Amino acid sequence: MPTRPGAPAAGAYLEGLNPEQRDAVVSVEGPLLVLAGAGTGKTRVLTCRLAHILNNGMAYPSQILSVTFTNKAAREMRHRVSELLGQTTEGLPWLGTFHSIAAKILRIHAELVGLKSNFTILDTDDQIRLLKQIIKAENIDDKKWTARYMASLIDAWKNKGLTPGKCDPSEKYKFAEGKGLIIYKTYQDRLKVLNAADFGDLLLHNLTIFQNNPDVLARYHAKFRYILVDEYQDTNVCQYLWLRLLAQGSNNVCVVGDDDQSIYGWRGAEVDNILRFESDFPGAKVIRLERNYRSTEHILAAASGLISSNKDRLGKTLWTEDDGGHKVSVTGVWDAPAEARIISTDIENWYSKGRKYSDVAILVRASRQMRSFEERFIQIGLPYKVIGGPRFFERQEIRDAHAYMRLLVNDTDDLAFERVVNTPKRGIGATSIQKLQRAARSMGVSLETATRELTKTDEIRGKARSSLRAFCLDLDRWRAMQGTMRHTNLAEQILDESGYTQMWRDNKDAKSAGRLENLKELIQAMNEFDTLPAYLEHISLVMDVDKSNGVEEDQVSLMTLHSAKGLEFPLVFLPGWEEGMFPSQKSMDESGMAGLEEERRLAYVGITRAREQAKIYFAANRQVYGSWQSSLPSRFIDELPPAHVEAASESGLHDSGAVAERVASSFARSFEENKSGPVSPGWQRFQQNKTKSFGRAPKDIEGHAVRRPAKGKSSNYNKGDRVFHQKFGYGLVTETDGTKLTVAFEKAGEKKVLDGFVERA
DNA sequence: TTTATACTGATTTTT
DNA sequence: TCAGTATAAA
Repeated sequence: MPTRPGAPAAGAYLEGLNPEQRDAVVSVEGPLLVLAGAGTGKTRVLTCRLAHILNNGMAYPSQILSVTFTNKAAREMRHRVSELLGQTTEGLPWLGTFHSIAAKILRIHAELVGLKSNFTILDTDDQIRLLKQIIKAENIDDKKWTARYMASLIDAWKNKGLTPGKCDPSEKYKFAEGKGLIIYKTYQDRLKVLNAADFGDLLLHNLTIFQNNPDVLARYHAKFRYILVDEYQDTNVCQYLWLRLLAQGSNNVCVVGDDDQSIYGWRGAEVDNILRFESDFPGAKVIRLERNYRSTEHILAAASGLISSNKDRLGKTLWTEDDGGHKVSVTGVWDAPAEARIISTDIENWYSKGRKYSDVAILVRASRQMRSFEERFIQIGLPYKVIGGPRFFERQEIRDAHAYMRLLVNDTDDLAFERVVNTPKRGIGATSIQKLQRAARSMGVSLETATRELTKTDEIRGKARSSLRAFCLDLDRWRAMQGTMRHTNLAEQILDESGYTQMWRDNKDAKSAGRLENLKELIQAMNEFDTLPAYLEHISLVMDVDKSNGVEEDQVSLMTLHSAKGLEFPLVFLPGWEEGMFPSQKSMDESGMAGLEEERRLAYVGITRAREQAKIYFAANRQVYGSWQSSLPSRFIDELPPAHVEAASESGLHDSGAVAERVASSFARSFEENKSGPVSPGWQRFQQNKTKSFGRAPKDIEGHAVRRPAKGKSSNYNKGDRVFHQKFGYGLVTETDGTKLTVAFEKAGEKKVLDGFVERA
């Protein structure tokens, strides 16, 4: 039995765990489902469990399979386990993301699915390029059946664990003029020829290998004594099948997750996997972690109340010893700029009380909502950072640079060849490329080889021919230099000699300087690897870059609700809670009730990010794709338990109606604000705060109810009343529903508005 | 082959 | 609104 020198006394990591957590840590034999609600110490349990197994010598590090979804989670787990055990987790070779572990297994058995062990992993960009070619070749209307759409179809098939041979043949009539399956098949064939796999293939090929080769599967059965899975509610069918096959060995499979936080259905996650766990793994033990260590009672109660509207749940009751605290607040505002103004003022308040900007997060449903916040923050100089969004390795210049390196390492990487052969512009156009492709196909060789052959003939003439020749000579030269110099230097040289850096230097676009910076950063990143191939393998699976280099800056975080999962902040702002926006109309149109429930889980995730305070906002008007739309408060607001919610205006506090109605009165202040001059109150306030010492800021500086609006209650308007609206002008009331009016505006057409926003005309 | 202009159509995101 | 792409002209 392996005992680690320097490890803490056996069981020390069990200290400070509550009974359920401890149970989850020590119940290592047999299938176990740990239902871990938000903030119940899920990661702690996972890492302690790992430590427990290792420390008691129940398995060697190499006998434990632990899977996560993101590299971040994997890193975190590795880090925390090594902290628990003291310095000794160089091992744990099978701790990683689904994809990285699947890739590792696939490299060992690649030939069983017709690949070589050095296959390349395609990113989405390559995938789309490849599909474009195939769609064009099949003569399908590429406007109706875009490469992007076909890619999502193929992805969906792969997520379900379906190879082309296993797809329901009747489905093929639905897609791409009956050629959907043909495209999938052709695409897979092309990948095989290219010796490449896309992300979906990594898992799917594993599945094929395990299913067709019982001896291989048996090896892994013998190998993995314990299996741990994080975020089980996010697994798709393919991942589920993969896990089930592997778990047949030891049967010691522990999955941790929270059905209430399943928010990735749109990319193939099946909540059903977690709902069905007990029947899938007979004899499974279920442990609920319900004690929450994060949020106050009000926040927890509000979130629990909301999520209880969902039907398909395993059900948990979160509780906390941290009673009281602030109620969840709901505020109505005029429009997005007002929302940003009010929230930024609130953040300044927070800061002026001696709290930090980094305590604060703003969580939006869609990234386009971030705009008004960014504009506002820049205007008043409030420090913020956007989390998520376009990633470093997905930027054009980085992908181009990678393509050069990929081609260098592997002369059969046709996709890389296509990408860089005319980048920068070398006068090699679509027609030349087409000739090359035809030749390559007929000769059964790579594009580069075909190019070398074809430039010997008169098939391609003039500038294209000389450029292609020069390009091949460049490649030869660079390849010869490999091994004589460090790969980072070589990369720099390639980027220079190819004219790639010059291309951006000549480009006058404002972003060009940043691109050159990024290329420098890329060289930095490469420096952490010893060889070019090692670097390339790493980045194909790890698309994120650990940005935690340097000092922690005090900044407000701005991100989508999706990227907030797993994080927590003392103060959380949740703007944009309007019907259509959140819950998203598109989600409901596409997936109906299931879509709505997922949106509700998203709301649940949002609220439970907050430790001390959660503040919800809804705007009465929102600009959608350029035109103004009136909007109604989200149904989620009405679903919040009133006892734990306060309307953020004095006048509405003691009303007994629905939350949305109680908030109606707070419209007034944003209404007034909307008319205030170019120098906003928030700005003035910011100036004051910068110079003065921070006292309690007068509450009405934000333009608090100078004038009282038409009050909440039931509607004061009747059918046929003529009304005036700030944005839509004059109109006639055609219907009333409580405080919601349907008004036929003379210019803007029929709209639904809350009566607080109109006045009698 | 490259560049300028018209058009379209639009969540959420990891690997 | 606005970005990303398809088409036309140079």
